Amino acid sequence: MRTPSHPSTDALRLPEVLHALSDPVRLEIVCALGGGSELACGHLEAPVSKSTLSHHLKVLRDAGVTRTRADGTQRLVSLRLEELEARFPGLLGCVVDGAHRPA
Amino acid sequence: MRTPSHPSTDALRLPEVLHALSDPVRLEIVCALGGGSELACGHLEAPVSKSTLSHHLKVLRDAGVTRTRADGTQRLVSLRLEELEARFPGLLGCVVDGAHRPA
DNA sequence: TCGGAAGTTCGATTCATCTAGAACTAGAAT
DNA sequence: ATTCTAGTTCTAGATGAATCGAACTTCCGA
Repeated sequence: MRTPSHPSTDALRLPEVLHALSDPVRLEIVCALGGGSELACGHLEAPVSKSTLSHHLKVLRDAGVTRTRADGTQRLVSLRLEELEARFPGLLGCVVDGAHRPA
Repeated sequence: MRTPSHPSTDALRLPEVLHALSDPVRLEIVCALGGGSELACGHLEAPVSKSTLSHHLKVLRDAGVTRTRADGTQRLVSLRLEELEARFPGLLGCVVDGAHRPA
């Protein structure tokens, strides 16, 4: 198990990023990572099975929203803050803010 | 044919809004409406059939992104700028900017 | 009143997505 | 080595989404 591949900043596509953020489970994950913290998959609270969580993390990674690196048996996940900010300025901040906002 | 119903500002949900924006055809529509202009369905250029376009406009409307009002045989579509700004500040601007940005 | 124009809705198809369980892989620890 | 832990991948089912053509509804104009 090695660190999986990630798309380059130039390869980030807005529809794909928005789609990745449009699922409630994934949005929750992104919020949990919001502060820039690096978390292991297992420390993410999500109401889904292990395999489904892995799937969602792959969607986020493939869209370029998160980065995953191997650390022993764990995978540490974090947001690609700088790249996203460079490519789509302000977007992630708005989304995280909007998710925290009450209905 | 009357003006269809629209969700209230409070009812707007972020995942639904992001999903509405995550389709290339719909993103193009939103960009075309970006300046605040009010356009008839038929004046929107989209590489899809009339019924598919109607479907996409319904998704945008149901998510609260656009407003549609009847005017004779036409439907005039526009963005719900103020409401979206109140509910998810900055979001629409970031998305439209990001869509216009080159890869 | 009879068409035509502008959209919507319906039905069907095809394709993607979410979901979970089972089997698998890799590293750590005993 | 064996076993445990942490995730991934495979397979499969159920659900949702995008697409189109055809039929329908409204309104406007000849």
